[in-house]
Amino acid sequence: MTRKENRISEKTIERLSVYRRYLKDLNKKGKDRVYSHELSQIVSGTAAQVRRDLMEVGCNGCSSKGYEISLLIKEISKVLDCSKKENIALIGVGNLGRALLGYFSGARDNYDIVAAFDNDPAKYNRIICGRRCYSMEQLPNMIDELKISTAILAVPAESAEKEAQNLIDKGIKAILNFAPRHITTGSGVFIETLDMTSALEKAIYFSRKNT
Amino acid sequence: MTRKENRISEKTIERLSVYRRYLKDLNKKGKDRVYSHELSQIVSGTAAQVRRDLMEVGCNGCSSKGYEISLLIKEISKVLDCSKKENIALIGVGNLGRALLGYFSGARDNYDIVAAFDNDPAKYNRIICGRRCYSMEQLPNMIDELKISTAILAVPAESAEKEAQNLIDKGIKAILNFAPRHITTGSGVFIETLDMTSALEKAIYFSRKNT
DNA sequence: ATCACGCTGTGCAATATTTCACAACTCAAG
DNA sequence: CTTGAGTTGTGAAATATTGCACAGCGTGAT
Repeated sequence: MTRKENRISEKTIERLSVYRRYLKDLNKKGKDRVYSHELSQIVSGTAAQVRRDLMEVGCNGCSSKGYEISLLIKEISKVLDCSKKENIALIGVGNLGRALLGYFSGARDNYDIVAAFDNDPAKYNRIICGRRCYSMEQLPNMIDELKISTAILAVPAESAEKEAQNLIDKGIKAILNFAPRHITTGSGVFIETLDMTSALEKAIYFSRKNT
Repeated sequence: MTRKENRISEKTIERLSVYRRYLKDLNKKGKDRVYSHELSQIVSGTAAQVRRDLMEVGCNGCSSKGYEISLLIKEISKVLDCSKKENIALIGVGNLGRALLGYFSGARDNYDIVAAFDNDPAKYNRIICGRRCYSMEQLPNMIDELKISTAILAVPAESAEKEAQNLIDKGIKAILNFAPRHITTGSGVFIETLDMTSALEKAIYFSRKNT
């Protein structure tokens, strides 16, 4: 009964994603092994922290030779990725939404924004960065059809809560929210808010405080 | 000697920014007092945490009537804002850079993106969302002239480190980095990376794990 | 005036996260 | 084979962050 009640922390998940991206780079450059202290630099952490993170995915380092990169990528992916490619929906095709379509256009192995949605009829059926824009009414159908469980929310602050609630009602399980409004939900839906405004204000604050 | 060695934590600073934005909204709606438990909802925290945060800015609540909104805004601003308007530089005028110019275009009281920079000569002197785009060579001059100490970095991953180092060399004190690469620096420069890729991968992960 | 209610301020406990530090291991060289 | 340098895995300490719980206070009702 080795029930893995190994709830990996949010911070660790974030770092795993960062490690993997870096490991893929290293792989391309022909490197095949890596030490924990090398990885620690790219997340501004300690080597011990990296080793701890990597233990969560199955602890496959080797003393004195470090970690095998391709194996690490495989193990991290086993944790982060679904077995099949994940379909993502983008809600809100304004400036930011379009930029996000471009940003996430690269060759992603295990997820892809497959459809965009907006309230503006002028945008319906337009194709932006290779993805078609649909009306919000079509959202439920598309969710079912494409088995979408994750959405990116890039709508104005005023409509963020409403749209988020709509997504939740339609069965979305996680939301990456770019609207400057923190979404509250009672349900078990995971909501990550990337608050660019507070991030910038924080940077401004520390630009004065640091040294 | 009441030296305020009161280093406010990063998390608290972020929340203060969120509180303030919400308080300004409330103010516009004509509300003039607020309770800690109301504020706690917008950051998914507890009322106690809010009160603690507010204590950091000068503890001006009042039993049973809550906090006076306009006073709170003033006190939070005293902490977050510089005395004069902060000038921000945007580095990288691609899709994302342009979207950010739009995003930060609203009426911001205490900071503003005043100039954009790019390596692409086709963009020089073009005006985007009201800001002129300059060549990277002009960066040092503009930093001096406009007293810029904070920059937003929206360049491709490949050039992120190089440009970041350039910014640091030129005297920038804080960087809000959107490139999917964690910037390491020995200096006291504050770097906040908004890693949209790892945020999305985290969301995808928890879309499967939650409930 | 008195009382009950609801909120703030905060010591303290609980939790989460990071770092330290060291035994165990691998490899290469002598 | 033995030694030494360098790395991993991890218990335990250290630190950071959050939540609990309650004393104290202002307010409005009686």
